[in-house]
Amino acid sequence: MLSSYINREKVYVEDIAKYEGQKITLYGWLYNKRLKGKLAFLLLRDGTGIIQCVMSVADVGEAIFQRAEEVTQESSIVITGQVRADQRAPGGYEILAEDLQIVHLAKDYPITPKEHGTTFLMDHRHLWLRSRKQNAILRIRHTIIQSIRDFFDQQKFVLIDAPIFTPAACEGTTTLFETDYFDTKAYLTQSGQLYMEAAAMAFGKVYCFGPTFRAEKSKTRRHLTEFWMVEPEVAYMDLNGAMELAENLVAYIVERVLDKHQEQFKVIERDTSKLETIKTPFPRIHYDEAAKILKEAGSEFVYGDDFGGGDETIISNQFDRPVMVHRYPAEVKAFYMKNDPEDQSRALCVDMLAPEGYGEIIGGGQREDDYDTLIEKIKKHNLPQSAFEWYLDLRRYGSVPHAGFGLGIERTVAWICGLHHVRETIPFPRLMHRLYP
RNA sequence: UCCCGAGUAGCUCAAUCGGCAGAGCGGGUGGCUGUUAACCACUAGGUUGCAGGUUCGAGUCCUGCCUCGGGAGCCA
Repeated sequence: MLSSYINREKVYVEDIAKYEGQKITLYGWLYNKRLKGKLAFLLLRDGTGIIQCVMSVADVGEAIFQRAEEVTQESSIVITGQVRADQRAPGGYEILAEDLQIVHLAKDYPITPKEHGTTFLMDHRHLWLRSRKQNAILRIRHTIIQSIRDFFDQQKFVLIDAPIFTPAACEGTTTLFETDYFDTKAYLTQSGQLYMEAAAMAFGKVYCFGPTFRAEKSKTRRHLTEFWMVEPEVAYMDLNGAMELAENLVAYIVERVLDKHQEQFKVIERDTSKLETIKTPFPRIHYDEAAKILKEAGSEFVYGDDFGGGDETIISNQFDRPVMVHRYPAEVKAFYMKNDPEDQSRALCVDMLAPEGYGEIIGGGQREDDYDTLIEKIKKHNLPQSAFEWYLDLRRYGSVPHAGFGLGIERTVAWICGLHHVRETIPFPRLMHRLYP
């Protein structure tokens, strides 16, 4: 019975307005139902939307109506009927049902239309994905990823995939996941950056897009142990170029999402007026200016340190769009950052802080391109030079000024969707205390 | 790793001073032709996270452990 329709072109709920007055068949699941004697209201969900199907016993007869009485939440169903506009229907359209097929009867679906706690929902993440709100968030995530790819592709960047297994750390080793790689140790990547530098020397403008892993024992709303990052890297580009690229990227993402997802923003109750202001240019402030803002706000921030989560919120609250803080003290930044020739104590780096307290969404800067200086920095950071010989080759053979950055997808989604926690921005989050489902 | 907080029905939560373990949702049965997380009536459903201790009596107090949540540091 199923094989007769399983591969056929289907009508989806998101396109329902096009079929007004026509008889159609919808394939999906029962989201919820309300029975009222000889009248049944069935909410059918098909992944693209939810639509109310009205069934009257007088129209379909006792046998079919009995299926409506029996069908349970999240049972898979096929409904045939006429599309009509009706003010009383949520969404403005409904189906006047003529037939209902139950493909599979679900028994005791655990997630009810009432409220649930975080732990319970996270344990049922594989089912929670079916909910209206999670559907909206992950559709917005999809568009964010799509617009990132479009942004770079349109500017003729080449997508170069970075490896997941890496031989050594590019920053601290305490945050690496160690794996057994035959008779040696390998680590899950925490950044594709060093490989992108190699690729930039080969292709000019490149980016990678993939998962990264950090074994930080962090339990905050901004941390995942597995998260996705896009990392562009450009040869013959300096810090200013990186900042321009970063602000153009973020403004483009916001524009695309606002254009496409008004309906999803309504579902997740996101006030989009705070996104309408996100236009270039973004403010650029020196680390010293940021420090001054914190001092005036009475923060316990110590000059010379990196900013804490609360400090980032204080700084970002001064602006109605993301703010870029540049030239941090070189000491708090990674070995590959180039020092500012005008002030050797500063790194040519930039962090972009999202508005509304969402914190750092971008970190990047200009890379050290001088061979001798880089060697010194590797020594100063107590890193094994042997592991970086291939990286040093990039400074031996045609070194040029180059820059790039990394944008964290989940934090960007959390900010754009106005979510409290990054765990809802990825289909199956990996957290310090969660590896299931 | 450190600092807080919470574990009671399938789920969300109550239970006053230490004194009969309860409600809503979900499940079951019946009713209802315009419901909007439908509603109404009835009904089943419990090793109060685990192990000890105090007490006439512990969901409640004490000790240890486990799990989860919030935050810090670190980061995207």
